[in-house]
Amino acid sequence: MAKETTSGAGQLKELTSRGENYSQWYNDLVIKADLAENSAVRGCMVIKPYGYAIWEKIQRQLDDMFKATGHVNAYFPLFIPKSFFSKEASHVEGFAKECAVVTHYRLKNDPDGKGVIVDPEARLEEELIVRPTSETIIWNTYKGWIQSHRDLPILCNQWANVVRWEMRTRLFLRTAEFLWQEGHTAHATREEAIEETLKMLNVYALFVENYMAIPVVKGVKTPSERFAGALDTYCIETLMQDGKALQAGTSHFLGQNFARAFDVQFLDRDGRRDYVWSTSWGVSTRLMGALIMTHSDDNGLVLPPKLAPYQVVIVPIFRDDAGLAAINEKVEGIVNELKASGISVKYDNSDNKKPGWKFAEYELKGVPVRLAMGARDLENGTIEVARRDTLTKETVPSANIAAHVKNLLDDIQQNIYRKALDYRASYTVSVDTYDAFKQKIEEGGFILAHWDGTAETEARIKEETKATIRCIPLEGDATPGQCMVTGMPSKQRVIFARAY
RNA sequence: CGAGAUAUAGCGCAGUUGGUAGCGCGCCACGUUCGGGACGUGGAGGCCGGGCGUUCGAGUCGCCCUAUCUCGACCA
Repeated sequence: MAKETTSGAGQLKELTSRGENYSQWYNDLVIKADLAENSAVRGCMVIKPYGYAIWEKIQRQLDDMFKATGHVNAYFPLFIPKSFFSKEASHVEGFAKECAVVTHYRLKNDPDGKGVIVDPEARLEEELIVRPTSETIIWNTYKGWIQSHRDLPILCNQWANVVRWEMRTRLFLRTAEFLWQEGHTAHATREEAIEETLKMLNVYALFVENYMAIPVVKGVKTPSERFAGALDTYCIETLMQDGKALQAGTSHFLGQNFARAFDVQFLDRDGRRDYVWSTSWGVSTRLMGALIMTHSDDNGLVLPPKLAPYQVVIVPIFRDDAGLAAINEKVEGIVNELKASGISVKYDNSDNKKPGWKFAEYELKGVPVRLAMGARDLENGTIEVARRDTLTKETVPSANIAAHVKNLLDDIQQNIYRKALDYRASYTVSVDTYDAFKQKIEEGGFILAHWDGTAETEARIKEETKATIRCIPLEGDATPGQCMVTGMPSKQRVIFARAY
């Protein structure tokens, strides 16, 4: 990493040479692009307005897609009584090690006169767990909602924060507290629940590919990678620019596990009692990490037009107030024209930064299209158009600029997806021997290989190479073969990678 | 939770054998500039992470905290 920070340009140079230390590069980018910063609380993150604006766009779009598939929003408590956790054995085992626990409900002045202390008199009879996920509190609630098959299905989603006390955190990718949505559905039949699980997996895949411009692999987790309490965990897996995999979303088929644990039964059409079938699915602010690590380049962030807080920034180039006034007047019309076409635009005519500084700044922030207008353009009836994804510039007539920009935004959206897809293709290989695997895993990327289906082999590979099975892909080549490690039969190739 | 490192202005850093605090960026004012992170002049900004000790004297030496970062362990 370049260390000198003697000028603005020096700061930007720090973002180059990603290969050396990708984590550092990522961290710097998140902070410099004004997305988020570390907070005073260990492991927790402050999402800054620019970063939050992107998250809001993600939220809004996903929420629309949930509504379109028949879901409604609700909200459940932050605190979960400890006893709820002991009701589903594998669930508690999965989360016990990372739970924040509330033991008291009152502070008082320190008798020694130094600040406040926890009032020992105010101990809770039963400790409350800050939710790491909400299955238990929700199923405890659903019990009261469900008596008959006529009460089903329940298709609820909640937008919430959860806390998982991670030892080691990283902005957006793993924080002690994070924002997410969690859908929790209840169904009368196994088939319907499985259908729901896959439906939401597809919603996630569509969103991530079409809006975030990140290609995904849809798959199912191996038993050892399953969500605690699930019968099947489906996922979308993405590949980052440093060759590591990132799980971008999950959809769980929970069977009747939580219904049994919380005794949620219903009377079916034939008057028989049965336990309810359930699913849960979620994506989190981790998607922001995926967005950053998929598209960014040495000049900073690259945002897909569909999620950019502003899709276009306009930079005036002027010498004096009169020059700026003339440009302001012209640009006002352009801003209105763009807005009328549904394009979000920021006009930065501040006079305390020079054009070059603004160019660099908005590139760092990933604004998809930049327009620059100076005296020369005013005279010629032109405007300079620069695109973030290719860093190319052209000068075009300023008349009908909205139509031009609209096409450009579509093009950028597609182009960055294609770029990411090409990148993934170039880092996806098939191997047939364990030796070849060990060699390839060092280069990063997805490795398609045969596996005998046993947890032992999976654990051995993880132990020896730090690679995990990201998923068993749902689509693509399903030819049987022989496990690369043991030579035992394999149903199909699975995807290995080192992961976040 | 282990191992290493760091903590000095808003940010990034320097600070020699202990002698009372400095640079760059940013910020404020004025002027010249303005098509890829401009420059000059002047200015504001500090309990040197916290505590205890050694000393005539501590940013600097010692011990104890605390926080952060990197690497492990753990992990949606």
